[in-house]
Amino acid sequence: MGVGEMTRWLSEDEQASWRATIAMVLLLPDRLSRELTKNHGLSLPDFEILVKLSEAPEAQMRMSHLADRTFASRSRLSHACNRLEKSGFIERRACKYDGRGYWAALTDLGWEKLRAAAPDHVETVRSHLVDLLTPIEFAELGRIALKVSEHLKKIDDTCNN
Amino acid sequence: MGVGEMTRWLSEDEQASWRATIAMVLLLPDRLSRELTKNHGLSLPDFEILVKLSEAPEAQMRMSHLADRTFASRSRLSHACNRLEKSGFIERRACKYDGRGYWAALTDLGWEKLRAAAPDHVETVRSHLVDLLTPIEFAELGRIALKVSEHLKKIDDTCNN
DNA sequence: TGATCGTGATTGCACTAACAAATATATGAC
DNA sequence: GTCATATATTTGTTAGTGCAATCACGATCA
Repeated sequence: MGVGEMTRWLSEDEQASWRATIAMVLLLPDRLSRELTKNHGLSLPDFEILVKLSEAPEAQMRMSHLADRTFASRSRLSHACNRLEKSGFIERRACKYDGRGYWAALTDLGWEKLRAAAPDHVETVRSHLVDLLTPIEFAELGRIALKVSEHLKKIDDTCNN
Repeated sequence: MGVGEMTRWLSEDEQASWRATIAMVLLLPDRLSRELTKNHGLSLPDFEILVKLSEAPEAQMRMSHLADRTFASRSRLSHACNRLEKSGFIERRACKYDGRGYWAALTDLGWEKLRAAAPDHVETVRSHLVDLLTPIEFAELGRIALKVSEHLKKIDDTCNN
């Protein structure tokens, strides 16, 4: 073990920041998912899928595109869509121009579900995040999170591991 | 539906901040967990358990205390400790003064595992978070995350749902 | 045209997690 | 002491996730 391999440990201040950050990062999605599940029987990933579809032209998206936008692996999305299709919230349509591809499309029932869940979800996001911070702090968080998330997305599709 | 129930939707700026935040919050723990798994066969929750134990007096902690500190439910911690005990990284000791209680204690093997994994993990945290930000930004993130995480912790142990 | 390779998407399996129910012990009222 | 209730922890079941393997099709080039 030469000097070159010495670990750059975190300073005390950095550690404090790190602990707070990881706490937030672990607790927040848990909280959001739990409230969504309790009130509407949807997990956070499920909900994100419905949202992204609703925002797409004709409320449909190719599987891999949808996976990227919901921060899910292909396999995870596939499983999730199986469940959502079984529940009747989405349907799959074969892609005319590429025989390998599929569209995931929001059904009427999916629209209804989304419309029912969205207001509660926004309220949850407000009460557990937005309303805790000043507008400036929230904007600052967004700016910082953008840097980090852009970096992480890039890694995810560069090497796929 | 009266006026009182109107949803306070997010403004466009708020939405942008929110999207960036949730992206970070979903991608970061995934990344950390994956690198830890790939290099050392530990999940992020497993690693957190070992860390918290290593920092405790005599490297042992009561189960519920440990659950709180690792942001895990009681049941999740129990399962995780079953696995870690089977792997030989921790052991359970009955609590003398409270017949219901147990201590989870780090074994020698657990110490070794932790010492092997920690430097890589710090490096991962640096490269996917700390080094992306200026010191001021990182401190700011810590400050903001502290507000949010304190709030979320409070909720978790107030109503346990 | 057909051999090869790349890409879109799914599947099976093994592992991890949530929720609710169960177990065991402690504590307090009477 | 004993009953009821509260606390510490675990277990069982069911649902979600990652990984590697697979399937099906498209693109390229000889």
